[in-house]
Amino acid sequence: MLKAIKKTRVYEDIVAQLKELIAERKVKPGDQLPSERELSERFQVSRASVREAIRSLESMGLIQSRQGEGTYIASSVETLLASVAFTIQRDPLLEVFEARKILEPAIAALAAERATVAEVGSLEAILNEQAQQIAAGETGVEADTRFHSTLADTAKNEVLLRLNEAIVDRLHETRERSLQTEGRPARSLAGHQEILGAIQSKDLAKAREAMLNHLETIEHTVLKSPYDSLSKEEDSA
Amino acid sequence: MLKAIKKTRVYEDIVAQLKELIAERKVKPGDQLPSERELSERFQVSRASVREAIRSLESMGLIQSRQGEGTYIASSVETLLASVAFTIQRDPLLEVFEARKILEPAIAALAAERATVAEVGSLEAILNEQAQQIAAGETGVEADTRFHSTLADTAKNEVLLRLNEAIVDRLHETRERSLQTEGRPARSLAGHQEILGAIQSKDLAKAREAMLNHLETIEHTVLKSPYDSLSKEEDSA
DNA sequence: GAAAAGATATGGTCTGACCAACAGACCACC
DNA sequence: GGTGGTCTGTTGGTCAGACCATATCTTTTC
Repeated sequence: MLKAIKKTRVYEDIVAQLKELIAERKVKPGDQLPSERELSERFQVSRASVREAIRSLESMGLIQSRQGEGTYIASSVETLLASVAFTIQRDPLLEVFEARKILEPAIAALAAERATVAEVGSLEAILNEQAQQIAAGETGVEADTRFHSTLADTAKNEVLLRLNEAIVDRLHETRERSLQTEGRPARSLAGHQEILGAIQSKDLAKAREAMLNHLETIEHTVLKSPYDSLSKEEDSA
Repeated sequence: MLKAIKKTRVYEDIVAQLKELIAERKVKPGDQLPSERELSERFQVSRASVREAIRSLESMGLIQSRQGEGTYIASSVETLLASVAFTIQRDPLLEVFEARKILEPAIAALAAERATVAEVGSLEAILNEQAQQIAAGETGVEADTRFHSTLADTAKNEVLLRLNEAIVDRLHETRERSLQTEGRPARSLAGHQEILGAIQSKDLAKAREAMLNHLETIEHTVLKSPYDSLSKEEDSA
């Protein structure tokens, strides 16, 4: 396996080095950093690059600079958190599912409470499409995605909608992979139909539960299958 | 009361303007920003300042620049969260509370499950501070905020943490106003103590419920009091 | 038509200059 | 003793202009 050529930008290198100093507690909160001029001399780079590094660290909340005074390690909780986040990294996918299992059942319940006739119709149409695609041997991933997002619309809470978007956006890949498992598309459709049924009968609790089940089935499928392509950079999305 | 003089740095101004463009969706994920040279001309500032702004936005995950190509709006979660934050300030508070009542109880439950001894200690310390501030006649708003965010840390789910941040960040004003109601600070503290108690005894259900109660009390207070000062620009914070 | 060579635009970096603000030393005055 | 000026050196803030590295499009060449 060949490693991708990493072209580090100068400022990134500086950020990394300073970050490490902070994470390792070589410099403590409240400490003053060397002046920009001195840093640029020590690192043998221009002051502009040093400043870009400082801007970056500053917007991460790690340091803070004051004109005429100097640049200081932030005294706040941020530095602690940063160093923690630096070392501990849990499985991101698990976290995403955990978050989904909190948001989406609630959304489903709200949707059950607030769905208009027209919206129920849309959801039905989407499921019909999904059924057709599956019958044609496709995964139906597009309809799948639409079902979830339409549901979020139906909950009629813009804030929740956006939060959900933020999560789901990350999951294109996952979704696709999940649906490629044998028999998965059909089960996904079944899950959706159960949710829609609960919505039609305005049964909040059932909608919530159906969604939770649906997500847990997906989670199970996804986390079981080997996932090689997940740890690569997500910029490709 | 005299206000501290605020000195805006050039790059901060640029960051603010670009951030707004992104938040308002005037530029969409994937879009290309004008070149650094063009931006520096349009803003009438040096290219160095533009670059510092870009570095800042980049480390927030909002944009991404590639040599020889250009600078692009990132398609990442952060962009969406930025627009969440933007949405929130103009959406009915009701929606925000609805979202909070979904997220935070879940966070409290997770925190109850996962809190380490040290984290419980931190939470205790925060509540002590809050108690002292209240005893001194202050609102204790700062400790209040810290309690909620530390709790989110304790839940040990970065995704949830971010989602919560996106909501809570814009609620300083609301929080402050809520706490200015007679007797409110003390009740808020009591709510926090109950939550912490549930966490100490690792009682998930109780933690969830205590948080829900806490939020409902706040919601009640906030929505009852007249809120005139909510729609003004938030830069003053 | 395809490959090679060039032109152009973009981000990345550097230099050296000047401005603005702060801290500390010093002084002058009451 | 304390108050307020003033000076000075250090530090961050900003700028203009130059050059490098790379990606993309255009033109040339075969």
